[in-house]
Parts: sequence; C-alpha cells; structure tokens
Amino acid sequence: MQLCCKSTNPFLVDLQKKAEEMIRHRGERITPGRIHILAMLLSERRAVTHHEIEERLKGKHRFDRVTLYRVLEWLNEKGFVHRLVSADRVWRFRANIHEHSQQHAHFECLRCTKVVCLNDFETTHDFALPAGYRSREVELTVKGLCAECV
Amino acid sequence: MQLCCKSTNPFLVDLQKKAEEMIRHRGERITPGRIHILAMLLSERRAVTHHEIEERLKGKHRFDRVTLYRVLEWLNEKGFVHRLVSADRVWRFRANIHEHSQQHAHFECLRCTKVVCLNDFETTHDFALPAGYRSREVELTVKGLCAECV
DNA sequence: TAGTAAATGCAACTCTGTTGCAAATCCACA
DNA sequence: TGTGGATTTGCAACAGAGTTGCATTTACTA
Repeated sequence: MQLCCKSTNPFLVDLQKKAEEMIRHRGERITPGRIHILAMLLSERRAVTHHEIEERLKGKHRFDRVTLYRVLEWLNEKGFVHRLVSADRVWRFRANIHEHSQQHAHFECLRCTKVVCLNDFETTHDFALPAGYRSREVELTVKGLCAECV
Repeated sequence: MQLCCKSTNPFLVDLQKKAEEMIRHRGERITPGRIHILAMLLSERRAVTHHEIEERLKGKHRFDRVTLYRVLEWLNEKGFVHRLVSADRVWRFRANIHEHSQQHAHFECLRCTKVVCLNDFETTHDFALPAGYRSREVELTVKGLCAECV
C-alpha cells in the first residue's frame, strides 16, 4: 500500500486496513480506489450515492467519476457491497458487513430521499408467484419520513 | 370525447370508456392523452415502461415523449396509477385497479427485467424503524426468474 | 360560443451512468 | 530489486431517462 493512500484519521486508517485485508483475502488486486471507496462504505451505516462518496472522499483522494462507477461495480460484483435503486433512480451502495442474506430491507425517506438499511427485520411472506416463477431474493422497502423530516 | 380518440377494437373502446369514466368521476379534465394512456394501462397486468406504452399506442395516437411523461405523472399524482423503479432505473407504471393499499408487491425478473405485480400477498413484518421514523407504505420486491427465463 | 385555464408539442437541457482508448499502476516472476 | 504484461485509471465523448421553458392548441365553464 502506498503512503499517499493513508488517511491520518486513526479510525479511517483502521477501516482502510480492514478494506485492504478484505480485498487481499480474496486474492484480488489492491488499488487506491478500491481501498478508499470500500473503507468509506465500511464507515457508513446508510446506503450512499455516488455523489456522497465523492463528497466524503474529497481531500483524501480524487477519483474520476468513471473510476468511482467502475470500482463500485467491481465491489458489487465481488460481493463486498450491494447496491440498490430508490425512487430517485440513483444507485446507492452499502458495504456487506453482515453475511450475505437473501433478504434486504431498506427505509426510504419520501421527503429527503435518504436511504437507511434496516438490518434487524424478520418477515414472513405469503405471496403466490405466477406458475413457473422462481424467487431468488426478497427486498422490502419501507417508505415514510425519517426523524429529521417528520 | 373526440371521434379520433376512439379505437375500433371493442375491448379497447370499453377500456377507453372506463378510463374516461374514472377521470370524469373525479371531476378532472378529459384529454386524449389521459384516456389513451390510462386505457392502455388498464389493459395491462404488468407494470410497463414509458417505451412500452409508446409502442402499444402506435397507430392509435402519437404523443410526444414529454406529454407521455406528464400524463403519467398526473395519473400517478391523482392515484389512477402507481409507479415503481426497478433495477434498470426506469419508471414503470401500473393502473390502480384494486383500491389503493399501503402495500405493494412486485416481481422483477433478474434476466429480462420484466416486472409483474403480485396482487394477492400478505406479509407480516417485524422490523424496527430507527427512533422517530414513520412508515407510510411498504413495498415488497421479489427478485428471481420468470417462467420464460427459468 | 367566446374566454381562459390547462394540456400538448417542440427544442434544448440536466443528470446518471457507459464506452473506447491511451497512459499509469499493480504485482508475479525472473 | 527490476521488469513485462495484464489491470486499472483518467479523459473525452456518448447514451438514455426524464425535465424545463415557452408558444400553440384544446377542454370546459359561463
């Protein structure tokens, strides 16, 4: 890892180490983009947009918009993060801290469009799929108002 | 209603009458766009995209892209249809045939991106929203493979 | 049927995300 | 520790969905 990649904030340094470890552990290539972006996502509890990532990374490292998209796509492909699209038609990304499950739940604020992942939820569904259809994953989206917008 | 609006297909004529009746009943303005587009959506069981609507309307009436968007937004606002965004980040629209409920369920095919509404479903959720958050509606998305793509 | 508020069409725009290609970088192997 | 070659990155240009402003047309009220 190059020196220029390192943040001076000890918390973030840890996350960068963690990100690096995660990627190395899978035998994948280590690059500044992957480390910074994954570390940033590891520090977030919400699902964040491309813009928010760019904003948070300001001052640490400047990446081209395209690089950001490509790294995010790569992280998603490799299962380090997952992405979701909400009512504003913008991709949002979140680190897969918890082991991958078949169920995701998200909260979308109808006013400020913020997206929060709901981790602890259990749902029992009783829906009938049309004949021949096969379910692979289930996503639950709760729409409403967040604490700031109520 | 102008003559030029009328379709020669009796089934579609009925739906156009139904669409007109729905709009008139609410005391809203009757226009060719609203009637054609709502009638088209009433004839569909799936949630359809802007493109699909344009395609289906070919030969009957040609609307500007912008008009289509505006009519769809209006229909959504007034509660005649609902719209949803799936993984391809494209709006899809569906008529609210059933009385409006707080719960929607959709099936998204991971291969062909088709979206089907699941009407008959019941879900009991047990999720904890963060403090101060308020839920307004719940959307369930089942992702998998449709009968053609299995 | 005339007047007016609303709907429509057109052009130009924004915003998110993608593609092609040349330059820079990572890392396995000598 | 260098170095060759595959990967990644940055830049420019593009694509597609949806939006805005404005002039024209249309639906409906009085």
